[in-house]
Amino acid sequence: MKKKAIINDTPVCQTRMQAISDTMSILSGKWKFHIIGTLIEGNKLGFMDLLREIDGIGTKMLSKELQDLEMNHLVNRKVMDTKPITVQYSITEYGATLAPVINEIANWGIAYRKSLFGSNENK
Amino acid sequence: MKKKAIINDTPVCQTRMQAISDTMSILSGKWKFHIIGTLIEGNKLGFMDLLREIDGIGTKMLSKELQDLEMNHLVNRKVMDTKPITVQYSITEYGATLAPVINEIANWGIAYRKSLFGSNENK
DNA sequence: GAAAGCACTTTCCTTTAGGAAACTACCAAG
DNA sequence: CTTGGTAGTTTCCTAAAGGAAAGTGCTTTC
Repeated sequence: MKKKAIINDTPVCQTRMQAISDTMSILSGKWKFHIIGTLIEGNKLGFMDLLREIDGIGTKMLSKELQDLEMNHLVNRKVMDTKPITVQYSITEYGATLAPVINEIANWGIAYRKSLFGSNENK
Repeated sequence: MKKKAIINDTPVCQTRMQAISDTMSILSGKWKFHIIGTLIEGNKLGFMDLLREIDGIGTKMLSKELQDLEMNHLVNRKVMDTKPITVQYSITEYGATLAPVINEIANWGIAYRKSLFGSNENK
């Protein structure tokens, strides 16, 4: 009898797998978490503000990632009619629900780093 | 006066940003979450088991990702001296601490999908 | 002794991600 | 009328990610 059956192929697992893929495709890339995290901290930031806040990002990436996040309704973009035109980026109500996810990820990273120092693993 | 200062450049934020980068570099790629999730569910799986469990992954990727995870002490690899040689992959104690992270990500993904159906956003 | 299962590795290829630099366009201050 | 700030877009390039297929080596079953 060939092993072709799949063990953890329950509907629950399938849904979870799908959900993980969904989340990670929305938050993929080097910068999305940083952008969202920054917007959760300081609400209402301009393009150049974000460029300064997020160390290392360039204009192309910032622009592209903001568009992605806006399309997925995680970030609001509001053009202000100020003297020199400004744009206000802010997190949406829905985007703010990512806070627990980001917290878990950040906390795990902090704990992981500590665990490396705890063992003789750091090098 | 030039704007050169950075607002969210507090030590706390820097640490969090660092931690997020750490976590995401360890868990980067298309498959790591799926592998870890699968190993948390069904502990002790062989290479071919994982290949069957994780829909779409190929041998090259599975092999490479398992090596990465092993290097980071999230997964154990144990060669059994059975008749046809088998290998048992299992999650480490430390790898298991990723469960809350994965749960948050999965739950957010599920909620996100629901929110798309709730609005007139689905297309 | 051929087929098939286990556990991979290697090669070759395409796609995607991401960065640097230049450019557009508009406005204000000096 | 030049500098500097706003908010981007476009082009060009490299590096990394990832998939398909074939190959390796060993063992057991038919």
